Amino acid sequence: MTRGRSPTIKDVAKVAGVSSATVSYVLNDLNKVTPEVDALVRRVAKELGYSRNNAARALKTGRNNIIGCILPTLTSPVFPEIAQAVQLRAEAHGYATLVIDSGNAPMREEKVVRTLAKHGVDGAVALLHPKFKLADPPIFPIVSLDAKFPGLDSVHADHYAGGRLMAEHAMALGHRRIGMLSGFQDLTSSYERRQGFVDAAAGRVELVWEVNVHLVPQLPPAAVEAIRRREVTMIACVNDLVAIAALSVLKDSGMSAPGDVSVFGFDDMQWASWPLIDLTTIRQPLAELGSRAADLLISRLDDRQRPVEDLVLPVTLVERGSTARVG
Amino acid sequence: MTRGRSPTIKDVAKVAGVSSATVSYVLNDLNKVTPEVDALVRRVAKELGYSRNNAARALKTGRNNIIGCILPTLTSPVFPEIAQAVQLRAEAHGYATLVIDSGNAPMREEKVVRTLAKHGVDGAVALLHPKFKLADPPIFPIVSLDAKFPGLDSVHADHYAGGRLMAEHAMALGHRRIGMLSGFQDLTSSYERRQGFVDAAAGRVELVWEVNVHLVPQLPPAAVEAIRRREVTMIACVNDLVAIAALSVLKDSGMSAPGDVSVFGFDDMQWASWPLIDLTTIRQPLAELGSRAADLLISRLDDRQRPVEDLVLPVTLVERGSTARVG
DNA sequence: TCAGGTCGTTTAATCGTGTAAATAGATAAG
DNA sequence: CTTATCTATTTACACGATTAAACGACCTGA
Repeated sequence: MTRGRSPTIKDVAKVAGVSSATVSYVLNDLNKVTPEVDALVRRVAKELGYSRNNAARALKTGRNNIIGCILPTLTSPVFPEIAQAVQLRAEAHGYATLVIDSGNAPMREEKVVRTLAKHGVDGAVALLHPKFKLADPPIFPIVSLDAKFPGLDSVHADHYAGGRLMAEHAMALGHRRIGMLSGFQDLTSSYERRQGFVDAAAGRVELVWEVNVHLVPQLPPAAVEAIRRREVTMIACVNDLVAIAALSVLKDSGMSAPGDVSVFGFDDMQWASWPLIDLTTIRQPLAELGSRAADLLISRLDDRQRPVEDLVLPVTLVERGSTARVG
Repeated sequence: MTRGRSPTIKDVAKVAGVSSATVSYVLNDLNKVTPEVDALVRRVAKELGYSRNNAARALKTGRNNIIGCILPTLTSPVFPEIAQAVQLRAEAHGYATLVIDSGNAPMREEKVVRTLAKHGVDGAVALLHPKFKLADPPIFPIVSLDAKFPGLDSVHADHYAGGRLMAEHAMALGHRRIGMLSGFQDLTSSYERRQGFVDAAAGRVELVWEVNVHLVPQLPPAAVEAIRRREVTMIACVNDLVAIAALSVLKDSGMSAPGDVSVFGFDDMQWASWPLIDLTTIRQPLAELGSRAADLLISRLDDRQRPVEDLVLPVTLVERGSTARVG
């Protein structure tokens, strides 16, 4: 057992009786060496338990084989699902993933990017606020999650189509009077979801009330009051978290879904399927979102000149117990 | 604007008219230089937008300023809360955090450790299965989360006391016939929770039935049947996720909590407080768990000889709507 | 005045890889 | 047999930082 530090490329070279360059060539799969030498070097490397020093490699090549994954928060059910997928795919490509939350603040996003840069990530997958100003020149390539972003590769669900799906399903169930808990419209995905809904519903359903809410499971007083007025047969929510908040308010007010009012979510996060919640929703393929973003980022790292790509993934309706045919 | 690569320590040195060593001394806060030179160097560094190349530093010093955070999964409400705290604290110490999930399998845990080693983490915070075999000699320092682990620093809640609290509260509410959804006993925390409960309840409540379950929100048939037999006034669960599964079964079976039976969780994960769930539970300080673990790890990185430390954090009872005085 | 001590700064070696360029050895061509 | 052409391998330097050791300037006390 080699006491002290772990073996270096030179140790391997010495034991194998070749030069360190040869070892490097072998271990990087540039096939520049005889099969015998190749086999020998690999055997010795394995025997010594050699493992490449990433810092040295990074120093020499300028690539760290680490990517970042910037999300607004981890304490929400949707984002970890994405993070997990990013990580898994990155690992398959030999990259580690630095998951980091931006705390939802656009100012912090810029700080987070700098932090990641300091730690030498090669690029990042990020869910960015549209107001985010990307540095010029960009510090590292970024793939935008959840929304298009000018100048960046992006991967996102078809929010607009999702909004339409919602409206169509609502109408199919006979709902004509609908209340809406929409997200603040500066967030692209919130905007598109609403727009899809409104376009599809135009002239055929009445939007009785609408309240903009933050994407957290607590509702502002205005929303609570609106729900309690009992003027609508369905509440369409910008996402599942908000839908759950709506369900909570219903329960507190002695009402229930879908008996008194139907509730419609968006995302299909894991918990939406729990019997206690049992939420009808629009499913976006969270895991695929993450893995495709990772793919896109890595392909970008390999070719900086490739034209910007925008990947739109389809959404589907998931019908559960929180919605019902009207009256 | 310096076209091309980003400025190095030498660029700063040249512009400031000093040697690169001086710049290094300044930027590392070893106070070896005159105040004037110090100020000058800092100014120049800022002007050039200099940022230290972490790879080079890591190569020279053998420290990467990255720690790992190994958790069974991110798609569970408890773990991201811990991860977030670890990350925050690590960042305060100048470390980045590589969050990585081990997928709950002890075999994968060892692979994950190797992966982290490859990416050069200096140490890790990890929630390990007791069967995990740590390499000898250890590749890097690890702080064990959630349970003591022989030879490692550890931080965990006082599961045993939590179990006792549960039992005492149950008895205070008059419950005498209790069913238990306990975790598999090879997991230390599951074992201790159960043991605390059993010890405190000994002779005073009847454990009518008990089923070992995995820590996920789906129950095995045996558990479902047990619940449906309606033989108990309270179901004590190994954690909140399982408690929610129990609530689901109740709902599916036309029963409800606390009307037909009280349900008791453990963890106080974020969602336990949602009105829809409203779970009485034992709270473990998740965020503190994470930040203390990060502290412990970093102190270990600074002093490898320090004796192993075992930090036990107190738990508290959180009474909500899923439990009631027995009819 | 000079030996010795302090202090601030520089010189130079080093960390472990990657890789362009040099080299040696073998083969082929003329 | 000489020369050119490959090919497998090695030599040697660079990447950007840290840091021990060398250095020079200044001060101090005898």
